[in-house]
Amino acid sequence: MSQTRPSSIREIATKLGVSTATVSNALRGTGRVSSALAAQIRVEADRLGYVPDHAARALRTGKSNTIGLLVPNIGQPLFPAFAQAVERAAKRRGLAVLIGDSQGDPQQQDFEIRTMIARGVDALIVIPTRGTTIAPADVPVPVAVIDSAATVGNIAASDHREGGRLIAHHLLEIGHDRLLILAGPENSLVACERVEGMREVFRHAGVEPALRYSDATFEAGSALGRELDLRHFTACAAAYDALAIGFAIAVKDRGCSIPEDMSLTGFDDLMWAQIVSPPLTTVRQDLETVANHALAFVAGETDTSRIFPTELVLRQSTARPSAFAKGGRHAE
Amino acid sequence: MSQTRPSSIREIATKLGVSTATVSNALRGTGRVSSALAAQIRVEADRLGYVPDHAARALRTGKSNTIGLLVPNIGQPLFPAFAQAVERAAKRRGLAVLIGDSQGDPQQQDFEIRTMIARGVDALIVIPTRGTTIAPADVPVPVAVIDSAATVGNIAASDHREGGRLIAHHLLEIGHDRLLILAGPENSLVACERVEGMREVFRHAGVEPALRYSDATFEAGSALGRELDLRHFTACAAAYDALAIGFAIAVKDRGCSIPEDMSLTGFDDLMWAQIVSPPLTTVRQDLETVANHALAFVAGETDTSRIFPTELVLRQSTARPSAFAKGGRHAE
DNA sequence: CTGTTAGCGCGTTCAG
DNA sequence: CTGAACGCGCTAACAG
Repeated sequence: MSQTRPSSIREIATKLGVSTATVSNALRGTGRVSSALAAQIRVEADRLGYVPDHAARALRTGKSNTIGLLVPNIGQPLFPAFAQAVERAAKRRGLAVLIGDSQGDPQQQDFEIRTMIARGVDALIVIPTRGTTIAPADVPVPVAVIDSAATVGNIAASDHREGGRLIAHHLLEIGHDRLLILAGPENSLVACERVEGMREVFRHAGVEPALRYSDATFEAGSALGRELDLRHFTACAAAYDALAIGFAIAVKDRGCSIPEDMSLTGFDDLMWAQIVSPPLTTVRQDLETVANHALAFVAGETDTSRIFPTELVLRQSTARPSAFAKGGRHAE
Repeated sequence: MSQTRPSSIREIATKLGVSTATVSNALRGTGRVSSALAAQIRVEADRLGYVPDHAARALRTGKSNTIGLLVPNIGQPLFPAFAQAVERAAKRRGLAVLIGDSQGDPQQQDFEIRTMIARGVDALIVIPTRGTTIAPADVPVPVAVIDSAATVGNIAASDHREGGRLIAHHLLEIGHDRLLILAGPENSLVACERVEGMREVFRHAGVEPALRYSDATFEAGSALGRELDLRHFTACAAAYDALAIGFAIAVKDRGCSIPEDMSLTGFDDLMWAQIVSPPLTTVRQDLETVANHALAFVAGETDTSRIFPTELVLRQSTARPSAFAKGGRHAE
């Protein structure tokens, strides 16, 4: 389909009657090459459309300028956003990103890690799946784990616990005291942090919320919204937007309207959160900053683990409990 | 961070007192190696945790077993789904996927293509951005363009036009005759195909729908939903789910309820389509099949361009027009 | 200072 | 089954 095959450093060298070493040095600004000659070389390289062979360079230097990013499930809307943030941060450093999807399966995760290592990635950024732990010692390249402050080996994460506190404070502040927490998967440290943050604050206020565990999916939220007895609660705090959104749709079908009959909060500020009706009060992570720190770590620019602040996003899914709702007799 | 550095083919060779060529042959099943020796070699390789150096292999063979996937904007929910489909298809063939995001910018797209070539991808799959054209001749590797039947050089695509027809037939069938089409970007061939499919059918039925162009975003749909005079229409067909969803939220705020006052359709069957209220009647693409054909093409398994069928997904956003709505006097 | 020589890295491949 | 060249860019050691 094309003619543009070769064009190597040797071609430039012979064409200009110099050595390949000089060409290599000129093109990369290393060693000593007179600027006049260097300029000539660059011009010739351009003219020939020379592009260094990546494999050859990688072979010699042992660096592929590629990092692997492992996400638990690219189908869940938070992770494409993460991937984008990582790609932007990587591009700034001249790195390419190989994306792998563990599809929620720890074995698949191991497989992906091995594959990526075999492909010569210089570093890995891993968002672990289902509470697994990656021992960076098992892996011959730097690994940045992005999960939660509670995750062993975590390098960068949002402050999920603080996010939970923000939600809880907000709900208390507007007068809620009978609470349901959709806690997400029991084995997820991220979910656990979020929930613990909420509970801390509630407990401190003498409120003991009810807890329900489930998957972090829309469907699980929807199922809970259909099954639970809503009369006991004035507000529901979900550990994930998807959960909250599924819940919202389901309870709406039962005649429970948000926020009049019940306030509802999510977590993550997915694009959906502003789209659903009513728009969801939630917590936003600063993915860009988290991604950037993870990259700085694997690039060796820092060796500290960092937790980044989150932000409460107030929308229309939360309101003061109505006297009616407080009476515990809303539509059922 | 680790000890597991080397372990090369040579190490195995000396350890077993054979040549590297033999090891290479044994490990890949090529050439003639006695099966006894081959077994021994495999055992030793295992024991040493040998993994072939990807760069060295790529250098020698000229194949990196990596393909590049270029999407217009990974932030738009259809493209992660696409990326997933491509990754699955690639994995079946033992290929890794390098993802690039042109961010809606043709220049960025060119840059990404060059970068990927320089990285030695064996092939490219490109979903073009904003009506651009990629001349495969410019690129020294096979390129599969995924866009629409109307795109020059298109290799795999859904039958967007037929999808448009399905929508239009459905709307006619349930009795709509005053139609608004949210046509998406004027320069998108995909959008154009979808809209033309609809218009064909409407025209044939003597119906001339109104057309509005805009971005393919939620926000654009929302803006249109706020501005347009709804009284003229009994149904609205959007060329993208995002557009439809934005529109739905906006018109709901104006007291227009779907589908009672106005039917609404989308296109793509994003995950959102079933989440919004009411769930959206839309058209589903078979991404898996499209991705698979694109991979088969770049793998040289086929040299034909193919267009794949789409499927109408009926949900609750469409209904027969009410007499009231037909009278053109619904809430405004 | 400027430039060259030569060998390396590692799996593959082909004539022996 | 072996020996040795090969692909291509990098980089010490060396020479002008």
